Amino acid sequence: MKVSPPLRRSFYGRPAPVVARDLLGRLLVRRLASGELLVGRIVECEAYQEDDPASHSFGGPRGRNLVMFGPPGHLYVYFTYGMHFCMNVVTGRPGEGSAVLLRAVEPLDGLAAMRARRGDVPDRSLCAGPARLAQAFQVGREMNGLDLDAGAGLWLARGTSVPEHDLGVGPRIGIRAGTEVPWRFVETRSGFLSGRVRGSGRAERPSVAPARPR
DNA sequence: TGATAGATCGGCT
DNA sequence: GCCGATCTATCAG
Repeated sequence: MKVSPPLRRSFYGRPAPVVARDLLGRLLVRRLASGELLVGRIVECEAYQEDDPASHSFGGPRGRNLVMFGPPGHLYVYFTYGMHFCMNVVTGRPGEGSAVLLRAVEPLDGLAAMRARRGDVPDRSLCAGPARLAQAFQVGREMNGLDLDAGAGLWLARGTSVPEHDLGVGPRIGIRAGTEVPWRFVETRSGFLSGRVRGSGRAERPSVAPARPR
């Protein structure tokens, strides 16, 4: 599969919600040590900022969140629930403490290698959820702080844009505080989203972007 | 289909 | 100690 070059650093140097919306449709690319290429199209992500009680950066730089306060375009990987890794892309200006959590991609290439890690699950469950995605793409603690523009085995590429009428926005998942801001972005028609499956067998979807005030 | 518990460990009070 | 930007298996209805 032909893959376009990494997005430039200026892409990441914008507010997290702006980057998050723009990330939909982009390609997440991983080159394994074996040379094998894993590719997924981003269909779901969430923005986090420092003045945000749900964010790891809330309260300022310390401990594990240091990468979030570094330059944009780097990877922030955290470990949670004793067994899972999740990956974020650092956004904004250095010192700002904002990032975008990658929550789901539509697997496009390297599915066999993903299954080797994830088990024999259907395509729709391969990369649907932040921890599933990290497992499928073989991203762990050792990739925390990685420069996405350094050809270091993981980067983002142009992909195909998601038009406004396919854009869904809603509250972020798995948090207590901070559910009032609509900073979860999804491609509504995608069959590869995370979240519980509802009665009709479709993935749960947030509403479309809030209409402007009348 | 929905609810619940278990896994398992780092960060924080 | 407790809880977490989670996932999976299992149980009840």
